[in-house]
Amino acid sequence: MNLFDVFAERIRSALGKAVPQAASLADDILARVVVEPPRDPAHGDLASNAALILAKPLGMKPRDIATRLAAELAHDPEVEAAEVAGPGFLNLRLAQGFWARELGAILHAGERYGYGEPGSGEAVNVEYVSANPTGPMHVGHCRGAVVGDAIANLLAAIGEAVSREYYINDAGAQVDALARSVYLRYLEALGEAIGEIPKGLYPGDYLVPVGKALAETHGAALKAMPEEEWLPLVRDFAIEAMMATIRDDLARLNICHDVFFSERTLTAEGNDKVAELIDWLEARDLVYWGTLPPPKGHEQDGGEEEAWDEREQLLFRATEFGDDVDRALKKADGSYTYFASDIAYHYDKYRRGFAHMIDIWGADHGGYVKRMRAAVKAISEGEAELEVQLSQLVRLSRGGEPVRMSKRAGDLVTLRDVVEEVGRDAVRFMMLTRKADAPLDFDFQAVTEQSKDNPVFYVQYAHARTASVRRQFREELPEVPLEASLLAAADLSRLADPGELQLVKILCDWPRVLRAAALSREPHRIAYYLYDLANAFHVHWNKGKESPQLRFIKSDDIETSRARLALVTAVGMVIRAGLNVLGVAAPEEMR
RNA sequence: GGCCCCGUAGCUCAGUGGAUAGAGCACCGGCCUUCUAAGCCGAUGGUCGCAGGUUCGAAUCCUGCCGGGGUCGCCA
Repeated sequence: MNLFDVFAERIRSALGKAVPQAASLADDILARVVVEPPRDPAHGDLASNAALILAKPLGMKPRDIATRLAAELAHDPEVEAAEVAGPGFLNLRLAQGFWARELGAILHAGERYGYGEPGSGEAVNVEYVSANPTGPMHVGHCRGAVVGDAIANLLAAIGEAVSREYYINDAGAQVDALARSVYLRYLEALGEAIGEIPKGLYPGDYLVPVGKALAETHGAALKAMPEEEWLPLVRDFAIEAMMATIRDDLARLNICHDVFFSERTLTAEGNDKVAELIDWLEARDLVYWGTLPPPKGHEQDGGEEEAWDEREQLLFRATEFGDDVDRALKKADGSYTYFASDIAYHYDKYRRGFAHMIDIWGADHGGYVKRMRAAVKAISEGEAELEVQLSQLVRLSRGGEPVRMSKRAGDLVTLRDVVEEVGRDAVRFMMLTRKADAPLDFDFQAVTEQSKDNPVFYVQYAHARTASVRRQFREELPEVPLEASLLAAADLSRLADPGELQLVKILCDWPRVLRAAALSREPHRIAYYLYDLANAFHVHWNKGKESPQLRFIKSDDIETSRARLALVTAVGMVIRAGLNVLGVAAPEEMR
């Protein structure tokens, strides 16, 4: 429990003594009582809204409640002063030594500080990336990949049992197109002139080596076969090759999934899980044959619009679960829609024990959210929940000039290009500096800049500086041990400078920030927190230029130096913890 | 037209029920021959898109509107 929750609890128990009739209050009202760090430091160390929340249910004036609470809390040995302010805020100023004790506790907790008990949470399945296996990953995939990975890290950090999953779309028409494209490259590798790659196929050069490899494995054997024979062979080979590329791309971003789930396994011969699913739905009267109304826009001023074919098809009753229309499960040719397989896939996840699923999709799939959530509700009979996080576009630029991405193959900026140019850390951090549902600007030049204006650098540099201080201690005061647990025993009350106390307070906020970021699935909060912490550290460091007595090492005062080393160590630890959640390295030095 | 997201300082964005709405950049002013390199300190700057509503209290929640983006049958 973090210190804010601890004090919220103390306020609730003080309430019982201060206002006896509060015993009858409902839990959900008491739950709204929170303790937070006040925005204005003049308001003390902690602020609570308790009196404002409880005024109405208790039929009392907020300031009266606050005054009674203040009188009660004044007895708390850790509270130096309790004041009523504004409309009825309760502001607490904590006793001398409180922050020193908190810092000691942080150092004792060590690398686990702020983290939840592993396994204390529920099982969560996070599905992200799931790029089609038809080519290498491009920048468009990048943000969703990083956001998904960071969300998975966040949930794991607060103790949930996270499974990271990738759904391979290896069943549709597009993998047949891939196979045909690779077949052409295969013929090319055998010395045939193939001319231009026909429309509808994949023209990218990245398939050339796949064609060559195919030629090496099979020689000219495939040439003699009819398409229905070579196609499955080539398809498997191509998918395998593309997935190898994609896994490699992901590894460059430090992303590693636990499960790669193949769409094709859902419709394997003799084990058609989609058919089973449809039977299951049918048994519950959740599918029917019917026609859908044409969408708006089609019925208006005809002319250029394509005609609306009214067709009877197999529909899922999505509207019973909150969707706007019922959704098709089979195409005109009788094959399953993507949606049908996707339901079967989520059904499989549910049966594997995940009542909580999170999918990370590109914003262009936003229109798909309602039907999938509806489907998950249906297949779990209301027991499971699907949460969808959409990630918006990234606008690329270089030195302020937009980077154009034409549709022509070869012009695509691949993920690999980006990582090679700017580095994994910069890519990951920058992708997490905005709320996922807002578009993001990514400037190749700006993110590699080594200056204060680049947040990645700024935060990493702060960490490197903590490491640098520790190296200097080893040289100058070798008798001082560097282990966090031993530093906790230093006389931390010697940390009295406002800059030092400010740092301790920010460190105390870490568990709260981590938890809030995890619960709201907003990794960008971690990036902002780290920026603030790094900023406070750099500011304090700079003060040492003007005021040498504030420097961390005072060779004539070992006890104070130890206390400061303890602080620096804790700052480094928390920055590292935050960067770990973002999947960004915490370097010991910047070169 | 339906649905989803966005609208906060000149620019890029934090802030989702609390006190006087914050940061970076840009601009302006000062400092910096340092031993802690990748500068420092400060000032200016806002009708939180608009209008209602809920609330003791709204940038935050609800309704409507305006503006921008995405998406909209059997594609994946």
